[in-house]
Amino acid sequence: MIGCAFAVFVVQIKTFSRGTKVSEPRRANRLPLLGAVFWKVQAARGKGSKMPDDAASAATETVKSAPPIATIAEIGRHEGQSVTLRGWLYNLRESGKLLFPIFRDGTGSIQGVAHVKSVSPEVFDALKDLTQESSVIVTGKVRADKRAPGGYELDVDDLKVVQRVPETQPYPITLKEHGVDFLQELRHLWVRSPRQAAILRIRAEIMRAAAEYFDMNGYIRTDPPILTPAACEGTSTLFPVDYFGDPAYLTQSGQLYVEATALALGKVYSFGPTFRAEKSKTRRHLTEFWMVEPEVAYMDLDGLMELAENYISHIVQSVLKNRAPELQVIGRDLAKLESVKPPFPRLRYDEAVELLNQAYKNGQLEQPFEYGNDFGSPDETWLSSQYDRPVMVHRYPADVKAFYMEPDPKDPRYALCVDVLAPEGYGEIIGGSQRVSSYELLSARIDEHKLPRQAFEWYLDLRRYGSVPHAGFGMGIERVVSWICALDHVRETIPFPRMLHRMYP
RNA sequence: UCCUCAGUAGCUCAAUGGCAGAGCAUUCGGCUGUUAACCGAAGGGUUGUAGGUUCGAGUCCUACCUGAGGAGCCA
Repeated sequence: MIGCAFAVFVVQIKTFSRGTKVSEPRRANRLPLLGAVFWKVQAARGKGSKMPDDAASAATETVKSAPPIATIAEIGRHEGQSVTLRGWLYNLRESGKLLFPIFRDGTGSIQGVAHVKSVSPEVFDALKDLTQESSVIVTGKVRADKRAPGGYELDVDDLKVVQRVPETQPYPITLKEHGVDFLQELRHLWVRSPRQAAILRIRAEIMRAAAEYFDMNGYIRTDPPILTPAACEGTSTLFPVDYFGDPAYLTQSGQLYVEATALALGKVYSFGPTFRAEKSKTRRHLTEFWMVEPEVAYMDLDGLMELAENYISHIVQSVLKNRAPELQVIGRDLAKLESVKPPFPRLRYDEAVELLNQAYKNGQLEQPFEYGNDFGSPDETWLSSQYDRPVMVHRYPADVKAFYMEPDPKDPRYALCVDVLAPEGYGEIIGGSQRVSSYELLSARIDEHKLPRQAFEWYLDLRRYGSVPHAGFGMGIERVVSWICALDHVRETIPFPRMLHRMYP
């Protein structure tokens, strides 16, 4: 079927093999994207490229003896051998008859070296003519070199240009500094930058370790719905959607649902996107973010705090173990992560307030803290910067906390809740609590908060039928990534951030 | 929603109310080890928008638009 070509990634290829007859490289801007010569790029990863039968015979011959496809991250395994790299041109430096193209392939970058006498004139000219971010398939010999940042260089001997970026519309992100607005408009390209790519790799490791901990410890993943029928804490921070004519909302927390599955399965967690229509413009806020929410039947506040410190420690240690090169790329101070091990310091709310008041007296805080309030951002920042690992603040006044939190039996003015504050001023990364288990109390709380009772009947059922003490927390992935990577803003922690007044790209 | 700051070349930024500038990017030339390479040259502008003050406005005034940082709220 001829028309099926659209289903395959088809690009124009120009080959410049030694001895292959080619014309001068033409300006890509004068060529249609799908030009006269086609070649399907569908080579199997690590198994060598498979050329289609209708490819040029000269190219097919090249492939028969083609060096194995390698990734830059594992280039060291091929020292002294010829390999094929598939990637993009990151930068090109030249010095007379010497060319120094830097290639990246998603796993890392490596400098190529090509002397006018060491490659064919066609390859030399094509290389010299390359523009930033042009996609290329390059072959060459791997050579250890002390001058190279990664330890290896590639002596180029052949080059296939998959797509050449036209100089009339050069790649917009240069190696120089750029402004925040400019980079955010180009987020789809910005993710190619070494620093952004490293952050996304660390994010992936954080998410992997976050799920791994629960999977290894007997938790069952039960993801709650993203479309929800009613608000749990007022509608002002919810995104409404039209659900076949009825109002519905994007979830702002799966907590109530994981409480239900916890009473079914014992230990559960959810992991998914969460939406909050808060009109916040700060370095800690996104309107769409990812949250992990464990919920455990028969767990109390002490058990929850123990879980939180073990959990965070596991994630941090996993990143240190599996993403050390990326942490180096972004210049993270490893010592500050290595100290993140249990136990974490624990402070009662009252103790934290005392510390804050002392700090205000010493002039370390500008505003006095008013007892009974929730902590403000400067308060959290100061508190968390006092420790070398996350600090857990527990037993807040019940009045400032959510309706579903269990009061402390020793003093019901306090709630059995805990906030975990990340160090270095990163603030709250976890909020959790023991949940109200009494039907009578929960029912009264729902009325006190003037919540629509009908919408909470199913939630009350959990207290009607075999209610038990249970506890859980929510951890915001982006804030954890922001802290572990020591970023200035959460917008760099997620591939495509959604923020107040920003939906593009 | 409120407070503060910013908007000048593709990008990052200069310019006492008096001729619109630099670096990077792009193009052309040079350089046999460059590390955001370097050296030389060229092209590139409705100074966010609308109005006002002035002999004269990028600069001063008013309104609006866009963005950034923060507050409140939160993970």
